Amino acid sequence: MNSNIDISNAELTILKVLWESSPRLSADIVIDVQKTHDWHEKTIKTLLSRLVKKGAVDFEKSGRAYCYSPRVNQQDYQKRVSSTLVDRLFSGRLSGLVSGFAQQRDLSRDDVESLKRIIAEWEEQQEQNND
Amino acid sequence: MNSNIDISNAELTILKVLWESSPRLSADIVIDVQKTHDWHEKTIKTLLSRLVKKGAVDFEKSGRAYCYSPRVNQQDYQKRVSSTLVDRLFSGRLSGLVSGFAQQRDLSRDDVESLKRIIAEWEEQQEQNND
DNA sequence: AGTTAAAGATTACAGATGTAGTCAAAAAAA
DNA sequence: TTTTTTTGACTACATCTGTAATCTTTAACT
Repeated sequence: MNSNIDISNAELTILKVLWESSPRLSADIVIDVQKTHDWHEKTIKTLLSRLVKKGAVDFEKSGRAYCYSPRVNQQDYQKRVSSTLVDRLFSGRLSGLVSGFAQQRDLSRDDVESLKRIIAEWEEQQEQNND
Repeated sequence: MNSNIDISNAELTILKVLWESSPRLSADIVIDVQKTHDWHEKTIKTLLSRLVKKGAVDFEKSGRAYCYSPRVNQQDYQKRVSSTLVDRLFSGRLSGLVSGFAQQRDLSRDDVESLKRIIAEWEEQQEQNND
């Protein structure tokens, strides 16, 4: 039921600005993308078109211009892509990925605090389901 | 200093069997890959050649045949790819990825136990560095 | 020694991707 | 109203990828 759309790297950049705020006119999107990427306006428009063709982005007319919105949900997309990565690179074990970070001393105290909170919440949830 | 080689999906499949055991002759690799993928022998050989050309795999002659070995380290590769993903999708916050799993109730008890152990080890390490 | 079979090298080819340029229509400006 | 600009549509093109087929060399078999 999830939308299994393949989104390329460049396309993802566009989608990300749409996730931040939408709907938006392409001119606006172009400006926003160009804050971080030195891409030609035409390039950005092409990427928008491809996203529309793939069904990842939607638009409605607003005068001569189009007003674009993401059609794929950010959380769903994140989860799908990260699950795929964990499956392919770590045989499905999330801890494999995390321990990679830990071993390279690439875990910050903030990360650890967040992880602890996530675990605590998970355990609460478990108890509730177990009553 | 890490080898920033781009490895495609199909190529990764080949690399994975080399990480399991190497060096190996291509005939052997073909058999192993075909246990999980219905790929033509020629396809697998092509992927091997591309990996060699990219510098991700190395070989030495063994009679008429070549004996292949991975040239990229598995841990390094895993870390590089997962860091890239965390950066692109979660603004660099690993906890963003993990909480995605937690929210979809996709964290197993094993995962949680592993995460706790990773955290405990990380904290021990911290103390040692802080003494 | 001649023939066959197997290995790597080279070639093929369509679809995806990065990165625009050109065209046509319509809106805005002069 | 004529001209210019802006927008989306369509076209372009090299490289990467998936997926082999063909060519060439050399080892192995007869």
